[in-house]
Amino acid sequence: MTEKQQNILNSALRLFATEGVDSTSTSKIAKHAGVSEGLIFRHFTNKEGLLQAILENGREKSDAYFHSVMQVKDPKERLLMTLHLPFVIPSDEYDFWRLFYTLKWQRGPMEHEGMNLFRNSMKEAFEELGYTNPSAEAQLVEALIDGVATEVLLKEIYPKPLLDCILEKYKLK
Amino acid sequence: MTEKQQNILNSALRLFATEGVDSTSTSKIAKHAGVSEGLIFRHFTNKEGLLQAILENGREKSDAYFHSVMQVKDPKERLLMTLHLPFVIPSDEYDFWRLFYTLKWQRGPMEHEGMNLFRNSMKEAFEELGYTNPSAEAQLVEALIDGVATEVLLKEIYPKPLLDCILEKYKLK
DNA sequence: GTCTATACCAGGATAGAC
DNA sequence: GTCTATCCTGGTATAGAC
Repeated sequence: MTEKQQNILNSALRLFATEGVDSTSTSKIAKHAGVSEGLIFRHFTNKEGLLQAILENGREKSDAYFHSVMQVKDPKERLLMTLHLPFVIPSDEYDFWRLFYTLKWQRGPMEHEGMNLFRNSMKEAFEELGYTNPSAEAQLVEALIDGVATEVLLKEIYPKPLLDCILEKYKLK
Repeated sequence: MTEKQQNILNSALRLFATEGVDSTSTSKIAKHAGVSEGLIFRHFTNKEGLLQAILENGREKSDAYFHSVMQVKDPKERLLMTLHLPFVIPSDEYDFWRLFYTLKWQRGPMEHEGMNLFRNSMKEAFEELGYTNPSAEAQLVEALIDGVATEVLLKEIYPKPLLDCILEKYKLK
């Protein structure tokens, strides 16, 4: 992976995330990356290939997240960490997550294996905690995380009070 | 508003919502609507004008929603209706809401006055109900609604159990 | 109000030199 | 690995006839 190759990846992610994949032209990416347009195609075959390379990158990072949460054995602790997720997104990953959420609406669910494992581990946590409907609870947590992550990624928010409200709902406070 | 004009609006909404604004060409819209391409520009000036017409339409409908909820005086009842919102989206408005959420990520917040009023009415409900931090609670409800609406719009879900979980968190069950 | 024809440009992609 | 030059398609938009 040369420096220019990395530049292309970075620029494309930034532009895809902020302006959308379809309205970002390859020439714009090239200019932003300080690179010739042709180079993009040399390295990534086509625009779709570039997008896939970016997604592959991000998937690895996000799986690391999920993995670290799933390793926690205590269900209460695991739920707690899960609810924290939207608030601990590293700011240098904001672009990726913006892109991720955008694509959900255009290219279907963006599912990958790591996410299914995670979903299941949430369900198990609720089972162990004796909740009445663990799988609905897991679905709710997922929706909640997505909603809160959206607020975090798109608006200025004050994390502390919001987090407090959430934890109180799950009697973790 | 002639029939063909309406056809254009319907087709554009469907295509914008499912494939994205930028990757939907005017010629595709024209074919889908059974109309000449030129007609689109006669009626809506340009593609952006077409999009705006669609959004204006949807805004009116959604404001009707919000308005009906805000009229409810009892705070508990109002909160209850609010939490129901994602589950009572008429299926013929799914396209609009899909488009709405997509655009949030590309063109900023999609805010309009009706939404601010609504936000405030939620905050007031939590005040009246004696919650510690009403404005954070309102923000949480908004995130929750968005997250749940996303599930409803993008996945198959079983509304009943999910709703039960939510109501239980707010002691409405 | 509506269609056909067409202008014009921008975007994705390739070829070939260095 | 990288750049320059270029091709070609298809997208937005306009003009003019009916």
